[in-house]
Amino acid sequence: MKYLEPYIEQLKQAGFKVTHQRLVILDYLLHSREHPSAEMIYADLRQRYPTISLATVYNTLEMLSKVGLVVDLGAPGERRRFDGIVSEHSHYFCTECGKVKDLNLPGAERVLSKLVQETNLPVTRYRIDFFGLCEECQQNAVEKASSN
Amino acid sequence: MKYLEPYIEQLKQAGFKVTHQRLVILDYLLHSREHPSAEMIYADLRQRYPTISLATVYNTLEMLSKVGLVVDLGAPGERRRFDGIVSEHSHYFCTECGKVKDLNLPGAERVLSKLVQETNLPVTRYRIDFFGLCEECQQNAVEKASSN
DNA sequence: CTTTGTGCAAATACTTTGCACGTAG
DNA sequence: CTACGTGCAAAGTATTTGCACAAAG
Repeated sequence: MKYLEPYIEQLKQAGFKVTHQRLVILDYLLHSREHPSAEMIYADLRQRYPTISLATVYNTLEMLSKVGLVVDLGAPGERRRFDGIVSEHSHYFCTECGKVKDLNLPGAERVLSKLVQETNLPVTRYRIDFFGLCEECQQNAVEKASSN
Repeated sequence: MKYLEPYIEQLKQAGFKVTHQRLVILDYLLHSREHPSAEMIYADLRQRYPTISLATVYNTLEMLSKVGLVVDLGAPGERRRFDGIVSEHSHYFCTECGKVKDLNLPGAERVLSKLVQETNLPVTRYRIDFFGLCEECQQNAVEKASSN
């Protein structure tokens, strides 16, 4: 896990201790494209590290969010979900099954930085989210409609 | 509450019954700029309608969100909060105290509709959110820093 | 060493559900 | 009248906390 070096640096800078658990959770998020919830992370990690506790997962996610190493997606009507990729990208939330998809919209960054200026507020982070049905749920909806 | 007519129509169209409670909750949200949580709505309404139940508030919010008459803001790390103003606008979330501020960014609408097209997905709704400190919390932070 | 983090269990907070009664259509 | 909504209490989930022990710096 050599690649974690820069993250470790950031943790230290922010005054937090670097623990095994924290690195494992961070590593998990950096490799997952599921935008998992705390419970999902816990369920997976427990298999490799049977003594890890759910409370630690929650605490760590809270801490990592504060430092900015992960992002709390705040999906409407859902439990909290997290993303370890903090570089510029948007999300598409399926309003049916709750799946979350990453979107790269090249134009967005430039546009948003202009909008940020308009706000005249100390913006530290922003997000663009889209909502609708994912392909699968759209398919199901069509089938359901035609069977009526 | 004559002004509720169009909303009542929409409820009927969607196949829902128009009850006193639903109208009261909708009216509350349409007049609040607090982006309240279910609990906040309940606490306030209970004073005027002592027999209303929290379950009804939750059920109604769920229903109104589905119909699109209110929006579930999905603030990260927070309980669910709702907005009765569904016309085009963005939000600024204070990462310290959780306050939510409305933002009107004239350029945003045009820009977003272009981005929506890029996604090639059936987008039914989107949002642009900003995060940072509200004026008050920013002030507090400055004072705290200077007292060290 | 000293401070912060962890694991566990227990507590709290948030949201949904089952059921008997009420009311809109 | 009939289906759907409401209120209440109870059950489920989700998340946080207190405390004794462990590990990081």
